[in-house]
Amino acid sequence: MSRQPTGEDAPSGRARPATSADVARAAGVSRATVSHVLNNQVERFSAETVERVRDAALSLGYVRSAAGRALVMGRSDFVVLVLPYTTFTNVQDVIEVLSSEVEKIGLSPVVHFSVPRAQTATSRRLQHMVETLRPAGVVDLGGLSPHDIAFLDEVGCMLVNGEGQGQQQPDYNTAIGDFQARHLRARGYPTLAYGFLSDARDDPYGQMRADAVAAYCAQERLAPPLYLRVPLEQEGARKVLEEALPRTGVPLAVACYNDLVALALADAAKSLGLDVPRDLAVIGVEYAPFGQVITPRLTTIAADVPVSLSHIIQALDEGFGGFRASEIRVGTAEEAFRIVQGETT
Amino acid sequence: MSRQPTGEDAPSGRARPATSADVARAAGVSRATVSHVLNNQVERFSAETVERVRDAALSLGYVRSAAGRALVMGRSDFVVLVLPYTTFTNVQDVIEVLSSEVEKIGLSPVVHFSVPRAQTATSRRLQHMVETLRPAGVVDLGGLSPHDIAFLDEVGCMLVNGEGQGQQQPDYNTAIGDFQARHLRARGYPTLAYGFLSDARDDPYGQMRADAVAAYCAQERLAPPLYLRVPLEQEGARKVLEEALPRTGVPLAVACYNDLVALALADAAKSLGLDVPRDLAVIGVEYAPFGQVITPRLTTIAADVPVSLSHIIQALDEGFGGFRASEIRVGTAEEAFRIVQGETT
DNA sequence: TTGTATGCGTTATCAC
DNA sequence: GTGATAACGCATACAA
Repeated sequence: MSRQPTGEDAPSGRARPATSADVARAAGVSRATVSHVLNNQVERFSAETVERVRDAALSLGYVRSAAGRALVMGRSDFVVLVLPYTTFTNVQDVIEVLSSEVEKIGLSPVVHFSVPRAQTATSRRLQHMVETLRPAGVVDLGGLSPHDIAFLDEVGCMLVNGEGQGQQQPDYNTAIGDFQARHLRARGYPTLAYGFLSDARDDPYGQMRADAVAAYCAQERLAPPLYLRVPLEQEGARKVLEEALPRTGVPLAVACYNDLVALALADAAKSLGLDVPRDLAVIGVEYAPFGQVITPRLTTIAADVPVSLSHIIQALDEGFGGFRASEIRVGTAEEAFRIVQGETT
Repeated sequence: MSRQPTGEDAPSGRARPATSADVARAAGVSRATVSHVLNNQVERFSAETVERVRDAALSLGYVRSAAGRALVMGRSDFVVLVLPYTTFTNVQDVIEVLSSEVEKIGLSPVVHFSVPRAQTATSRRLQHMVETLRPAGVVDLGGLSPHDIAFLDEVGCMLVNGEGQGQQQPDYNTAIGDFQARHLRARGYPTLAYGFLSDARDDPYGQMRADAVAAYCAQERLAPPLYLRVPLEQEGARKVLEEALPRTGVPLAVACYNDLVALALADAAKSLGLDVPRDLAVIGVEYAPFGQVITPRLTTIAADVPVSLSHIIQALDEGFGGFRASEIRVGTAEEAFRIVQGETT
């Protein structure tokens, strides 16, 4: 009886947060009852009791202690969202969408960024996070190394990555490369190339997309695409293009890893006296704002964030109860991505 | 005695994590001793005991349970980093630097993004996070509303925002505006303007920087800067510029909120037949990659991430022990930012 | 220098 | 239908 819950009626601070015991007292029931009611196991209680408990909880501003709960459950209600370093403009939208999904299943999202430049440090950090937070699950958006994944398995932490059970997961990266190649071909370009970031550490998806472009070329009996490794500075980009052109001739059409690569190549082309899109065509991925405020405007691929995440959302739901299984449909690549026609193709 | 710590010697998974009791048993001491040693209260123990405990902990892979610890301490070892929606390219660097600082004080960083488009949802999420995680502190990088801040105070959660105690905090936004204005003046432009994002929700710092530009103009007895609200699409940007020019004449020099605004204006100028930088000069802020792979290359302001965060790092240290106070120096604006001379001024 | 006892807030089990 | 009680893993005041 040493500390009152709402004791010194609030000089605007420091009040000890209400506990389930406080709620129990206020509602005139036991702590066990409070626990049951607040976990929605209401079937066996009188409607009146349920309401009294809920009212009391509400008016006391009671919030279940994650600590107490985690202690007794063995794991917390948190879900870690692991994001790759890749700096796509809409990371925040991705986070937003996934966060709200996590909340729908009654869990709490927590964000974690991978830092490929310091792989071991990142792994250590994630490891520490998992060990101390003991999250209900980890959602992988591409930042996890095989080592990390093995670790999660070892400690028995659930991994959600959209490669879940049944449903073949849509391979969006392949779809993206394929879309780019098809678009360039449809615009009449006979010779394709793929533009990587020169720094592979920043380019987690590039190879898959390039493979898709290569596959398309093979299928269409076109020459296999030349691979360009484009540095993000003018002179380097120009040099790469300068060396490529004699081997491909013009017009050359480049499917680029992202809008930045596309921009660098377009600029390099202009500095070499080439015309875009006549001599060099580029298509990016991202629909970054900068690509839409330049001349020529970038042709690119835009993602519908919620749809492109639907396989993860589905895996998430499957992993935790699957209550919403029926409402969730995994979007096709056609629904998830669309070509934004600019002036560079 | 029902469950062995390393019981069924690892069929590669599911082993119950070691507890302090396991460590105590292995080291032949009591749980209290383990607790003390592992919290670095080693003064009162024999070197041999300390070592035995540490060895045991290490070989068992023991990790303090955040749950148990948080339960008894009243708060967890987590620190929430609250980031504004602003999509500066180097958010991830910022996160990286602050994360490692947080770790140096022995706490664990967790990231939270504000979403101004859904202010109430964001606040609710942060609120929930604070209530359930009961973090040791919250670091505000500009995403918190006054309402959020009041809430933190109410629940007695420590707020770190660099506006801490002594040390006047460097007003970096004012410095940035000032730098831009000085630079433009030094390059010989007589007429200045300020380029906002047209969508103010995405522009948390704009007003402070514009004020700095205005102050500089006043001080230098220049005409007060015209305010441009630049939409991020070509036609809108062109219109804004088109309407501004008759009121300012050429050459006009615009200090921009970020590189994107600068790019949009430069492109608009070209589409109006103006020469950059002769008729229109722009300077951005961010040193975004895209600004360096276009022609003309953007003049901009680059931040030294660690230095520009030094006031927060200091506040962090002050808030939690202050063990490193002597090593930490808050950087001046001159150290934190530098002009990157491109071809647009 | 070390051990004992207690409490933190929650949930599960079982008795009523 | 409801309540008492025993864990969960840790930190700490206090006893030895």
